[in-house]
Amino acid sequence: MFDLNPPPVAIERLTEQLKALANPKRLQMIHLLMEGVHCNCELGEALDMSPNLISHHMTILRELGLVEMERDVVDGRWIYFCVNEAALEELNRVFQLFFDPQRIQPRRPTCGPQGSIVTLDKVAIAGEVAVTSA
Amino acid sequence: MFDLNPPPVAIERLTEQLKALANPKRLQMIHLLMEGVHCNCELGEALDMSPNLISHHMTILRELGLVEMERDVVDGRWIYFCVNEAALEELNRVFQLFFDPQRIQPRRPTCGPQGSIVTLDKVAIAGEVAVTSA
DNA sequence: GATATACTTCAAATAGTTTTGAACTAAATG
DNA sequence: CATTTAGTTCAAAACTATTTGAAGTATATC
Repeated sequence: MFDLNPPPVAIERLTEQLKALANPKRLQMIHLLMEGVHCNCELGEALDMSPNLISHHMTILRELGLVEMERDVVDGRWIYFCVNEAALEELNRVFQLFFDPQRIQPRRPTCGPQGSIVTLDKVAIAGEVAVTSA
Repeated sequence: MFDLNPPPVAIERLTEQLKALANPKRLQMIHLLMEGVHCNCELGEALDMSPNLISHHMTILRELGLVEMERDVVDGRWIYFCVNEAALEELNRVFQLFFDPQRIQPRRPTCGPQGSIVTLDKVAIAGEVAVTSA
């Protein structure tokens, strides 16, 4: 059997997005950035992580497009991270499209007793089963 | 620095949910189940995977509460999988709570030149502290 | 221009996930 | 009751992600 209705979003892309989010440290980082701009050292202090680890996780979130970074204009050693609002909105849209509870359809399997309904004198197709054995 | 506003959802729980979803095979399975009940063998045929692998991924989704299974009443060898609509709704609610773009706040870092604003004669941005040097 | 600061990149070690193949269980059928 | 069918569980192999520690870059300060 193959799938008649294709998924409403690209599965591979959604997988990459979910993978990038599926980490407690990165979720905490996102939470902090949603409360406003943070630099590497602030994140490190808040989450008790070394600066290279912050860098690593920020790279993953930046590759996703969800986080952006910017050098300080006055002192270029400092780098500030913030969430990209448009990317966050896109993430919500894609997630809701795929996981929309309204997509749930009634269906009867095409194999097993449910699929090959024979040798039973009563059968109902619509949504539910009605079986009265001989 | 510590975090004043706690996250609107439990980070550890959300991580577990996202981890369970962050896999292309499982997303395809969820998609198929949203189109209606499937048995192990249908999923295996549709996704070109061996039955033990289907079992494994279904266990992960069932532990999440997102998928439920049920034995055939007529022939107990057959097992049907379907998505739990309430769990899907809960998932959407939690996701939207955490990733809500409206949570994004304006904020100035507490360290770096942005944090200790001195030597600049113009300051003050929406909702933030203005510090003018001596 | 040497040194310090803020952050990044790299390589290796550790930890976790996914796949594979075989053994197992539960239920039906002859 | 032996065999077949549908699916699960287990253990090891293959793969991927995370953390660690050291080295490297870019920028600023002395």
